[in-house]
Amino acid sequence: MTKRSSGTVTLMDVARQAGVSVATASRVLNGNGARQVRADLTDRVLAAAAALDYSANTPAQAMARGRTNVVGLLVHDIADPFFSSIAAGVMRAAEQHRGIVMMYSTGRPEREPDYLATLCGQRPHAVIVAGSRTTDRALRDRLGSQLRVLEEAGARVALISQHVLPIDTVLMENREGARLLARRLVELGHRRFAVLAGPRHLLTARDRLAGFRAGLADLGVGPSRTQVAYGEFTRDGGYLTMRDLLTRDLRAGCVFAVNDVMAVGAISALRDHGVPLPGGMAVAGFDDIATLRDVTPSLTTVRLPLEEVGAAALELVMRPRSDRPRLRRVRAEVVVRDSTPALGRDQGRAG
Amino acid sequence: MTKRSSGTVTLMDVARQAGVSVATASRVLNGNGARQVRADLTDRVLAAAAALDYSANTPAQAMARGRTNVVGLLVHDIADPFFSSIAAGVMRAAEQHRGIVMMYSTGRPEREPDYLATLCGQRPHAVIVAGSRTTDRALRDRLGSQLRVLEEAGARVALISQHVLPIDTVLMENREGARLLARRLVELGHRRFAVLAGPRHLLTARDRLAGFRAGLADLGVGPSRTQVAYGEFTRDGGYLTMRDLLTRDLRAGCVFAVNDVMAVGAISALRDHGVPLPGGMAVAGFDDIATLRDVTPSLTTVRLPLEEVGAAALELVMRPRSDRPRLRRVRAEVVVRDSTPALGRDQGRAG
DNA sequence: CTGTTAGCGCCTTCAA
DNA sequence: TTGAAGGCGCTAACAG
Repeated sequence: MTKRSSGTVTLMDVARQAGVSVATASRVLNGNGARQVRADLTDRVLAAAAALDYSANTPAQAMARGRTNVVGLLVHDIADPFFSSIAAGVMRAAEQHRGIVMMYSTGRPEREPDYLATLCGQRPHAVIVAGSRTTDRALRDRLGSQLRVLEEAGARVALISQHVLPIDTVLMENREGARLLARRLVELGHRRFAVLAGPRHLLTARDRLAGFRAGLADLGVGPSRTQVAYGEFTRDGGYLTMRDLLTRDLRAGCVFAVNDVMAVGAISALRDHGVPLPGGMAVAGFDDIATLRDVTPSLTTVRLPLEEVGAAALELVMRPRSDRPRLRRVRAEVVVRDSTPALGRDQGRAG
Repeated sequence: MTKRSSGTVTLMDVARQAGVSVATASRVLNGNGARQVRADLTDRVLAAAAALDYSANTPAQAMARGRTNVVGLLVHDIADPFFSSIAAGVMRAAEQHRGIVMMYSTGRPEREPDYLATLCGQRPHAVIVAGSRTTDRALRDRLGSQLRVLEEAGARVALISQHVLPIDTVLMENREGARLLARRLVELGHRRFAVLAGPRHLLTARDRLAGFRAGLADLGVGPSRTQVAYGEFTRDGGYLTMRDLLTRDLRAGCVFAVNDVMAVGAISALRDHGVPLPGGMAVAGFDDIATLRDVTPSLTTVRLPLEEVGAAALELVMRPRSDRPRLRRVRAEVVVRDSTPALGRDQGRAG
């Protein structure tokens, strides 16, 4: 146990202590399966490495090999359970591929290209962008060109959510899920709806709104009976939008919030306004956030398998690149719970 | 704009295009403020770098400098809002220091040393461990020695939660917070308690239990009147433990779950068992998870400023190392809400 | 099967 | 102020 008293243990130290060359030590410790090393030398190297607490310098490996095993992950906000679930999925899958995840919580979409530039310097094996897509074309173009730079530098790239760029994408069925939800709600007897639609520019929110409208139209519920109110994509956004609606001209018997946290905010607003739940107003959300499965009344929503989404994105970037963008759809599934009770015929409230 | 058609742009490419040496280019792009470069050369280098989409190869920089600006972060489970909030705080603070966060979601505490070994290879600037500490001494020792290896390799190290190793630590006031909570509950008129105590081996859970007992003792509520039931530290753990208690011999009028997600599970179990809330049973939690602020009845709990905790840990590792371990306490604050109504004198239920 | 050696891209003395 | 050159730790030819 001839530990160097300080500083870093290098491969050369291990080789010396084992009485072999650095090449042999390298082959034993980090070699690709192809090269064989005699058993006794292998043992000596392993023993030396253990005794010295050797750990390979990954920056050096990265330089020699030209690439790291880092997977960069951009999320909009890691404190948001939607994104932390996706991140968990990415990490779980990355582990099986011996990849490590470097995560950035970007906060604002307009900062994403900057983070990508930083990430580019890491020479990552791959990059996954799970931020929010918006209608801002200029921003989308900047994002696209930054992603192209990354691809040219040899990184694999994947997007999560909308397929708005010619890049591998994990597509969430926002539209289809909302459509199915709308139909279920109509089947339950609801006729007059209010949609807490989130921000106008957010594609995810828009898709869910559009899908919901389509579902209503499917069953002949005209758009004139549906109110739409925009607001933040957050709990407080749901609360405030709902409150505004309540103090103005709410004519609905069923509220669809385009995500669960907004729905929870809306429920609080309804309660604060004295509306009994679930009887006084039906409420539905989207995402099926695990942490929110115990709210009362239990929330009707559209389940998105978020961990699977993250894992799917990682599998995408681990597969060899293909000539044209691949799409991986993940199914959305309606989950009816207590917050949207069935109505007898023609009980649709008129507010 | 003489872009190379493929491969990676290096500093040499930039230097050539700008008509300067690599040294000059380096000084312009990544130089330490000391070195001055003539204005016109500076401009040419900058222009070339922009034209070529140059981004410094950080592994190479790391090798030349001997260290990266990576901050490694170990959390127990990133999908858990407790840890994702901490992670958000770390990242927010890291950004201000131009550090980047490499995160690992470890799952099981016994895997933490392995992750640390991997991290060690990254030659990180610092490492923050926010996993769960347990009573397992062997494991703690392994963790400690792995952290020492990291320190010897030049990394700064900090722990979040208990101060069980001679290392910089952000200390959460688990014990004190639970103690204050117990006193408040007694002041509200509660006398008979059940504690959903989480796993026996988890220090955080133990501290909260111990603090709670101490608080009761402070006000003369003897331990004989307090039931303790152990279980998982999760929502389902709370549900199952509560259910067991209900079907066996619950003698309490107030349940303290040692974290919020368990409390939410307990609330569901109570509801499923037909206990009216908040009247039929008081429930309190710990953490004040933001996502759970809208459960009904709104949950009495102990607020821990989790993002601040993360940020504090990062500040700790960014400060120059000191000769002896530093402690940074974060305050816990009791938040009384609807789930623990005040009782008139002697209304304590006997179950 | 093992050892020798030339880079990987960058930073940083050291000279000029 | 600028340029030339060594070296960071490792991998991957290439010899032996």
